Amino acid sequence: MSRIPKPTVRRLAIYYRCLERLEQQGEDSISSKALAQMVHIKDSQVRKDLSYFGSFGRRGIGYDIRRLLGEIQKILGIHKRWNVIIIGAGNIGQAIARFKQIEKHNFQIVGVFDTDHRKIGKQITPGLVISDMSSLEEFIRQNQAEIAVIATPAEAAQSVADRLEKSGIKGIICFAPITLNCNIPVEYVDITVFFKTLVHSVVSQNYNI
Amino acid sequence: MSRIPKPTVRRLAIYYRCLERLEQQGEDSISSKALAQMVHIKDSQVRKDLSYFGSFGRRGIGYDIRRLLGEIQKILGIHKRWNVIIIGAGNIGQAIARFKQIEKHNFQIVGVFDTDHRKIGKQITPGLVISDMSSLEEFIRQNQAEIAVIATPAEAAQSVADRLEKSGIKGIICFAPITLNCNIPVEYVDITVFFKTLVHSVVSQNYNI
DNA sequence: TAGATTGTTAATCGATTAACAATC
DNA sequence: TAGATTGTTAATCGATTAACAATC
Repeated sequence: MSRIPKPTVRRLAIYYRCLERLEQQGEDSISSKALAQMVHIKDSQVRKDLSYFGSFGRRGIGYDIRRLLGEIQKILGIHKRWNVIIIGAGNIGQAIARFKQIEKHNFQIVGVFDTDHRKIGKQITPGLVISDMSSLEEFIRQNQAEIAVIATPAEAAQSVADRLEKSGIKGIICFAPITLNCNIPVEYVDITVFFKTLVHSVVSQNYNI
Repeated sequence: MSRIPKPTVRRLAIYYRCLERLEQQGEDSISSKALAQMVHIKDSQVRKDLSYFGSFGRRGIGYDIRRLLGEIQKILGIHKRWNVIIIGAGNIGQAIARFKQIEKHNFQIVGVFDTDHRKIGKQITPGLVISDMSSLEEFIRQNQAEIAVIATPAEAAQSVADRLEKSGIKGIICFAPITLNCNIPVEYVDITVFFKTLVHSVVSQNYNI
């Protein structure tokens, strides 16, 4: 449908982060040039990114921070609350469940699931207890969960994804090291890939050129 | 120096992941077409990516999995052990410290640091105890740490990065939501950004088109 | 008015893909 | 030999950047 470059969407989330900080610091407007400097890109990139969605600035003046925060919220779809479930209560699943920043950004963790009976029933945070995977489908419907985090081992990930998709989950964040076959949007986060690409930059010293 | 597209490096790490699984399954060769299908890209992309570094396949046959694993190891720089320290023993810092996959991939967590005196001295895993930030520089030298993970709040991240760079750290994985000013390679991992780009795909349904 | 900064177009740059000769 | 598959070139596609008229 809309032809928005993926890098543009990612940068929008990063502008949002900067604008939040600026607002907190009491600023009320900023130029594309200043914003660009904060994230080490060109000012024309900032303006181009925003121009896909409208004209939010004032020539000669810059952008109103409050206004721009609101616009980016609407563009990204983070003006509303999203209910999130986590599949896999291992190391990563539990860390995400406890991660305060996520809730601060309008993503509410409503459930955590695992197959390990020693984990089921354990409280992760006040009001958040690990549930049995067998109750997954029912839980999704009853709690209107829309986003799921897959934090299972790779072997389990595809069958979990199938169940999620079938139950009406609309998007997946996948921490498992595998490419999923499914028809809803997926964001992949393989922590080990970041380590590997980092050391490639280190050994080839090409990060700056 | 070398002109390797960043996406190529990232994909190399992903091919590596597939090849590991295939090797484990007892396979010993694979074509670019089959590998491409596993990660939902074009086969010419796989061949192009590899061709930046050499000719590792056999026409008519495909790629030897063992051989290709070894070549990618050398390209990425993961054939050697890397010593890693973690700054910030909060939620994310501790999860990374406990994350087995990282050690499996030749990254050894040798130290974890925090400024909170209630945390210092606490054992995270057998042999890994939270240290005081004041011992950072000495520790880096004595343990030949080369890679650092910044898992502090955003406000602390820049000054931590400055100290790391000055102490000879060669690359940084930054979980703090901020763009750092520094002269060594940095990989940014902002978990909330993945959630935000995901919901943009969900609301705009443009993920597939 | 002069200076600053946007929004947008056109030019440039870089990455992906198709195509095919080489070769197993 | 026929079929499969690589390595590489050229064509295409998409994203970034420069430039500048519009306008605050």
